[in-house]
Amino acid sequence: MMTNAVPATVEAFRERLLEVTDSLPKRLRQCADYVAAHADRIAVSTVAELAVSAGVQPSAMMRFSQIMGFSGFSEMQRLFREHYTGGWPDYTTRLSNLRDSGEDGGALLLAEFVDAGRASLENVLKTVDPQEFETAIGVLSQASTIHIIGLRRSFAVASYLAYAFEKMGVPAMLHASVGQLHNESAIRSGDVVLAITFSPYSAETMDLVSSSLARRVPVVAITDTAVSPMRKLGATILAVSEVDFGAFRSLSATLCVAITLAVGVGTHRQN
Amino acid sequence: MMTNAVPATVEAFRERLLEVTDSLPKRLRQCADYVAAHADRIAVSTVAELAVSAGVQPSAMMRFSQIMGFSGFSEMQRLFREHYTGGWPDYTTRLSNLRDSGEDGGALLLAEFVDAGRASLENVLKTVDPQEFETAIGVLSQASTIHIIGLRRSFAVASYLAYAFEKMGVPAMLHASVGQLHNESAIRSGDVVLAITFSPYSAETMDLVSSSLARRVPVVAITDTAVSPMRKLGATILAVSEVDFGAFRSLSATLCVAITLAVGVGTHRQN
DNA sequence: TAGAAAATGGAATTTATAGTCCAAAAATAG
DNA sequence: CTATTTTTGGACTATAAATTCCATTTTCTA
Repeated sequence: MMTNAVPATVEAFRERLLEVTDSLPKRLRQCADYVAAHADRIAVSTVAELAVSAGVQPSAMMRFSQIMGFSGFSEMQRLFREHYTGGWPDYTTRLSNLRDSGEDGGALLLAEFVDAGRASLENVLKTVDPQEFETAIGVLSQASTIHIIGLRRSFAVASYLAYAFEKMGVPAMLHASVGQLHNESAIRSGDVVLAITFSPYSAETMDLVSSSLARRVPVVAITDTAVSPMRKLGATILAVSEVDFGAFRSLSATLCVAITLAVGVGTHRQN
Repeated sequence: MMTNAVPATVEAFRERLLEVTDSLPKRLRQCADYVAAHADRIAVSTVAELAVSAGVQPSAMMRFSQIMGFSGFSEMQRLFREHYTGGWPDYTTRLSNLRDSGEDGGALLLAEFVDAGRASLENVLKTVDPQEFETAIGVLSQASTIHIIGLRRSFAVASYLAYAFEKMGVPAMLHASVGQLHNESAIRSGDVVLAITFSPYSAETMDLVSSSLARRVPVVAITDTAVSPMRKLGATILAVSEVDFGAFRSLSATLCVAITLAVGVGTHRQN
């Protein structure tokens, strides 16, 4: 192996990481990927801990350190410990520090959205009723075809669901409502509708849901906690309250529920 | 003395430090003073190093740890190492409690995805380079038209971006690649391409990006932390490492970056 | 498809670090 | 000023972590 100089700064480390990553075999690549994403953890972890997190053996992490140009893990760790700039103060204090320090738009904005996303995720476990979640999985697993509808801001969620279902071989159809409402006729008895809608509820989605329910086609809805019109119609409700920042929502929570639902249905069907 | 309860948070630690500090003999007082000023060093130092910095013997530092209510130095260090990782130890224990209590599929699955999402979000602030984020906003704000491309799992993000841009009156075009590649010709000088792609990088996206760059059309890319091929091509990179759970990613982090970018560009253009 | 080379997992070994103990030195009280 | 308690330094031990090594598996090459 060609002995390159040991990286003396974190920047040099990252450069070197970029250089070598491509030519690395599987396990060492895992190390590289993990370290790329969590470089800071090196300072406060042992090889063993790091190895577990990266999903490799400790010895692999050792080899990785050497490939990065260090004599071993300890030397690599020293680099990060020296550059360790005190941990985060609490997240909230950090946010207000950012605000006070008149941090320019980008970074502050990102921090705000991250915070909103975090809060939303924490709420999910409270607002989604586990019982109803099970029911939803059950209902969707029975479906011959799952018809997904979500418009405007919910379209992103709908399309991810469609992707996930397809990946798992679950028959699903994404209703895009591109002018044509004729795909409504594609909904047959034995199918299930999965609707994603938030206030203000789009008329098309509401129509599809109510007409489906009228025809005794079950509906599962991912929607607001607040009294969404879905409730009255008799759909199975998964309530998500997205904390929004400014006029926009990060959708983190919604997407989280969506993907879980998809995986839940996917695995349930294989039994 | 009073309660020997182990400080569970850094705040509790500091309180205890204040309580105790006055009644300490000389050497232990030195420990207290040093720690008060450099608490963060505890996470990344050995007893010996700390002792040298504080001008005392290692054994004094050990005694100090015990006086602070810990069983030894390691326990004290653990507090600071965990605090550094941003507070999800509580959450992890909660998760494993769920597992142990034999919680049924759905709820557990949801908790796992929520956890993955949270972890991803926490990483975002570390992996996204603020400087590059500003650059990205700047570049996109200059664009006559923003061309958004994201396929497969990234399509959800792409479509949400398209929605957000439209809402804010930013000229944007979503490239869906539904067979027709002819929309590539819609990319004109003065435009900017916004690509979302993760390993395995779809060929269509890569093609569009490289051909755009060849024509001197700037590209902003939301992609992996790990060496995404985007890097070499010379695009402006926003690195996101999504913690995936099982075969699927929750996209929380990616969506968060995306929406922030959209809002950033939207407000920037209004000046 | 056989043989060679590279990569990997895991146990064994070495090294570093935390933690303990006790004798000497200060400090305090009588 | 002496006896007693507290504090301290530093050697010693136990423990945990880093590092190495090699048999086994996987991947590549002819």
